[in-house]
Amino acid sequence: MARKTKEDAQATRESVLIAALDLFSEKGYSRTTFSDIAKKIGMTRGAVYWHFDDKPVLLAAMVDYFCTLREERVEQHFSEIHSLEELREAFVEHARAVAEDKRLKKFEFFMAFQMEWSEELLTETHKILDKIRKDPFEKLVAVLSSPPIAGRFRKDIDPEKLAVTLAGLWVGLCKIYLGSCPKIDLASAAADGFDCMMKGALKKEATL
Amino acid sequence: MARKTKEDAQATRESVLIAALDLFSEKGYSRTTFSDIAKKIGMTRGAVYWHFDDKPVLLAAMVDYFCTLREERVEQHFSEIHSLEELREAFVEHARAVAEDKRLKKFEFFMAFQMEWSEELLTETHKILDKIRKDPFEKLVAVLSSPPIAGRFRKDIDPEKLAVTLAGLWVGLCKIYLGSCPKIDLASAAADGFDCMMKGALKKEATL
DNA sequence: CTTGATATACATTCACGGATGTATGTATAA
DNA sequence: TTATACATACATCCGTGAATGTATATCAAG
Repeated sequence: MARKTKEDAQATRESVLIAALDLFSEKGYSRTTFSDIAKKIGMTRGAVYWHFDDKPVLLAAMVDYFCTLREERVEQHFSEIHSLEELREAFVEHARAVAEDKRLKKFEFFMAFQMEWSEELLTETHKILDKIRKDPFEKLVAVLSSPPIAGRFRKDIDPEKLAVTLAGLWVGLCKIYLGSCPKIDLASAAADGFDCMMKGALKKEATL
Repeated sequence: MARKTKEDAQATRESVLIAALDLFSEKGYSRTTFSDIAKKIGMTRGAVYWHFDDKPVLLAAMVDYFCTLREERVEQHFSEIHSLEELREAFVEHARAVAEDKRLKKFEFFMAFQMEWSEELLTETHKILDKIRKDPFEKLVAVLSSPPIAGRFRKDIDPEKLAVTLAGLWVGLCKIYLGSCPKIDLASAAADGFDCMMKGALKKEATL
């Protein structure tokens, strides 16, 4: 076998990234080898090495790939939020996405349970990770601080603190769901949690 | 050098477990070797192998060791809860423990970020992990269902759902704190989150 | 209370597989 | 013709685990 077209090469590059996610999420990052990945896509290690210099580089590429995939699938819901109802819908929709999209679920599972985030390894992936953690949080703070939403909260509610609580709820529910102990329905758990929390933050006379 | 007394041997066994936690939480489980651990406590691999047959066995022993340490430090607070105020205090106290006890913090960090929980490895550690996840949750459900506490909730509040929300909040805040992005004070974030959530669950006329 | 046998708590050594990375070969697209 | 997209082959290293060595604590017999 020999040289393919540019499109073919791009396709095998993607198939490597997808196979990497599959194997990483099953066996863990450290225990999957280039040989495993190559076998999975019916090629040899040489092919994988041609596309990615080493494992940290492959990891960074893979995280980047699925992060943009997630942005396309999820982040859009958070871009234009002008009411609490829209925020709630975005929150629940995000939950639905993680629960329904198998690729996304695998990716989240990998990030939560199948990776050892030691310092050295992060050099490649650090910028990406910083971005995907800080950006959504700052967006959330901005949304909760916006007049049409902040105006409905009790006076003693600090938007930043509320954002931490909401982010915590999201991260925790996601982790519990992925670990599946106790077994929960992520979307409805997210909805319940959101409602409960917002009722605690709203003015007494207000309703959700 | 040669044979030590039983007390000495027990001490080195413990020093192995502690060194293991240190190295695991720094470099990750997969990248620390028996040789690393031995070096750290000034011994050879032989010593470590004498106490623990292999790495999965060492892992299980280490998890068990620090789980009981955590139970002694934390779980007691959850054993006798009869009011919402006591539940809140236990919740916040748990947060304080993770934030202040360096060993506990390291252990939680390791469990959250420095371990790949693949199936094979879990055979040794599974029973322990099942226990430390299910037990606290069921306790929480029981507490939230007990008349003196459940009686203060609105009628539409399901104790089990509320328990999921609270557990999610805890797990998420803990993870955000350990990942330190955004940087938060765990104890106060836990208090804020708890209050906000409970205000949403309480009857309108009730106060916390 | 001593003494010898044995189990213990390690240190040292060795053999092995397996993962990595690189060098080289090769057929084809460009 | 040349750069590309792989396959193949090779050298190296590193962690593992077992085998062996060894000095001493422990304990039972005398």
